[in-house]
Amino acid sequence: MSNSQRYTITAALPYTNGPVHIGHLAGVYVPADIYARYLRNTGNDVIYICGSDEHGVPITIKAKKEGVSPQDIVDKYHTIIKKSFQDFGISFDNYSRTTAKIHHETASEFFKKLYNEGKFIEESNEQLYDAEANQFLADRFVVGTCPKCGNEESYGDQCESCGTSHNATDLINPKSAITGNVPTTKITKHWYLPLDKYEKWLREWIVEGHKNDWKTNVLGQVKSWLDDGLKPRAVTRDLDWGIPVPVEGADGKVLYVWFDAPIGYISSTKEWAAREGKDWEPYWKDEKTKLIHFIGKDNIVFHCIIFPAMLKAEGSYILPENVPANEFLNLEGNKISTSKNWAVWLHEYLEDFPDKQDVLRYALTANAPETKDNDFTWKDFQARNNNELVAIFGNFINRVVVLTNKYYDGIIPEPNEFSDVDNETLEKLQKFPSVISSSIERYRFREASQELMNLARLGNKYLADEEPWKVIKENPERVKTVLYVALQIATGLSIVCEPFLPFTSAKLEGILNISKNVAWDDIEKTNELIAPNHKIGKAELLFAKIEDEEVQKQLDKLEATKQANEAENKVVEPQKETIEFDDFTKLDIRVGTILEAVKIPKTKKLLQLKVDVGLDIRTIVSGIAESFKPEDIIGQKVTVLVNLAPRVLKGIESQGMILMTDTPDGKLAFIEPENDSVANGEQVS
RNA sequence: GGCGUGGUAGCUCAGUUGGUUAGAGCGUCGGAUUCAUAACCCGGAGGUCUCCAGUUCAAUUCUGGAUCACGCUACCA
Repeated sequence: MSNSQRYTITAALPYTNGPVHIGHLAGVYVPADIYARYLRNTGNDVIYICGSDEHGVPITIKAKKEGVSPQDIVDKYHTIIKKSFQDFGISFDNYSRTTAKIHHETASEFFKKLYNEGKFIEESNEQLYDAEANQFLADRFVVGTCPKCGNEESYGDQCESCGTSHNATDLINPKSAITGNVPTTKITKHWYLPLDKYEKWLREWIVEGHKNDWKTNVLGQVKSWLDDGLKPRAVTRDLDWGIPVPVEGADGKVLYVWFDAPIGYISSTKEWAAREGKDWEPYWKDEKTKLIHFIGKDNIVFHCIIFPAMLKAEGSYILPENVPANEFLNLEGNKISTSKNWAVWLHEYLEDFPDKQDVLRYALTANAPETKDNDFTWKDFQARNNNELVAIFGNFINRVVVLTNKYYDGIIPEPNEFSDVDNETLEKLQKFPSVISSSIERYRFREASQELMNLARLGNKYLADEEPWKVIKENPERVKTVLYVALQIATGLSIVCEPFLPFTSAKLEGILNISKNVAWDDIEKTNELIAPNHKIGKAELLFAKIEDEEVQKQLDKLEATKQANEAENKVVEPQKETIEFDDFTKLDIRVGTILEAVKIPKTKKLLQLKVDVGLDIRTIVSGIAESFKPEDIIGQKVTVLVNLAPRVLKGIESQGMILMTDTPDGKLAFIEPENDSVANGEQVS
């Protein structure tokens, strides 16, 4: 690689509806940080850009729920997120936010340019509007009578009874699903990015052009989208939280959050450039600049299809060189979930494990979800620290420093003639930077982190083989050479570990009493990384062991979360309004037995059942396929509401409803008579 | 249902453009050693490479099917 290549590195903008957790770190921020630090160390012109993503519906919902303004929500999390990134050593050149003025301006300009150049499709249509909720009622927000079959509970976009799809305005007697009010109609206009026009180009650029250098999971996902066929995508929304659509007649409309968010990379770059007195444009418009997006797999479609199409439509921007998306990290066997509080939150980790940023960085890198979902366990975290960082890396450094201080008062000795082993060891040391570089440049960070550890292993083996503590008794001159060589390895480690373990690198430089005077690439060029007669500092442990109790504390914390979640799930729904006995007697509920059960094709949840309800044997469609296998429920006693109006589901008429309840693990359970001899057709009263 | 990605040692993962004994780290067992945070170093055990079928002289590697996990999408709540 030629020197001083320009790189623009972006990390997915964290969404400000919660703090950052280890899943975000392992998937995006740590690998991107390693990459950025590595490129800086090898003399490139790098900007590492990020910021908070603060628009979108979920923020407004959360704000409503907590009775505060959306701005309060995003301020709160932006502050937490920004600080925790900083404390964790994520080396962003700029961390901005999408509520920033510069971002609103940048996104507006971007939209206007595409608008003026006619890159959007403009579509106006009459939509239902709920004045009380102050909201347009699309799709599922409205129910009414189906114009085709007369079903009174058709949704706005489709009637479930007859299966036809229609517009919400076609419904007879529409009602708002939010307030129950009768909606008015209002004309609303939206702008669409015609993705279908970019389909061919995207296929050529990614599926063919990058089939050898992009990750298979990314290529596969992109291909899957393209094969499905792209459709025009609305880039505006009727909402009051976001960036106002900057054209005439767009009052009350904002840019779709996924339109504005990726532009945040650009506005964050502008913010950085203004502060640093630089020109932002080469970082986004110079063909020679390499643009790399680090993201999680959930963002592939936005970074590989929508954002590139936007950039292409705009015309003056470069396209990403690569989009190394990672898979997901699980926590102790379960999916990480912000809403369920099943996570290790970065800001809490930093409090619980002060000065142990590098331990988490290392544990997440060594077990990163690069090719498939992985599991983070505290036991693995502890093992990575105790067996690798402490026992191999820290221990090697400690041995070298202790010996140097003990024999030479901390002054690096002049070596004598090198033995074959010395030369081989020094040659191996020289090869490490390029091996690690190669892994990093292929986005294989876990492999790179293991190579780093192998360098420390090389040092330990060298000491074990040369036994300076023994040789000192017969041949003190030889020991000078041995420690000289060992110190070269220690110095090499301090340089090569920087992208992965920046805090450790700084600490080690302090111990060795050096400051970055050797560059990454110098290791393979020079024979001497640290010179004789230089005085090093006293021994100081780089890493501390993590005891079982500390890990147990974290496990207890998770267990508490689990129990809190279960308790929350037990929250009983409030009692419904009082009904009269007559109301109850209208319900005809009977005991029945399932005689047949078949999965309905092309559905995930539906089973077609034949149930003997005493009166007759009837067909019932029930959405229980995720909880039961058809063959397991034949003969099952059930309770059936038999006089429910028949309803056609997937073309099959369902003549009744099986009564079900939920189990704590989210499955369904039948309601059945405790006494097995109860006959089919017996009434429930 | 369609599509994508993955299923390799107890655990976490490499790898094989098809070819004699399939690798690493951790864990485990044994040895050596004391400069070092009982750490390091050496060695051993441990795998029908998810299953079935096909192509082939030869498959863990290619093809087809099944199955499980995760995701996208459709449908469904």
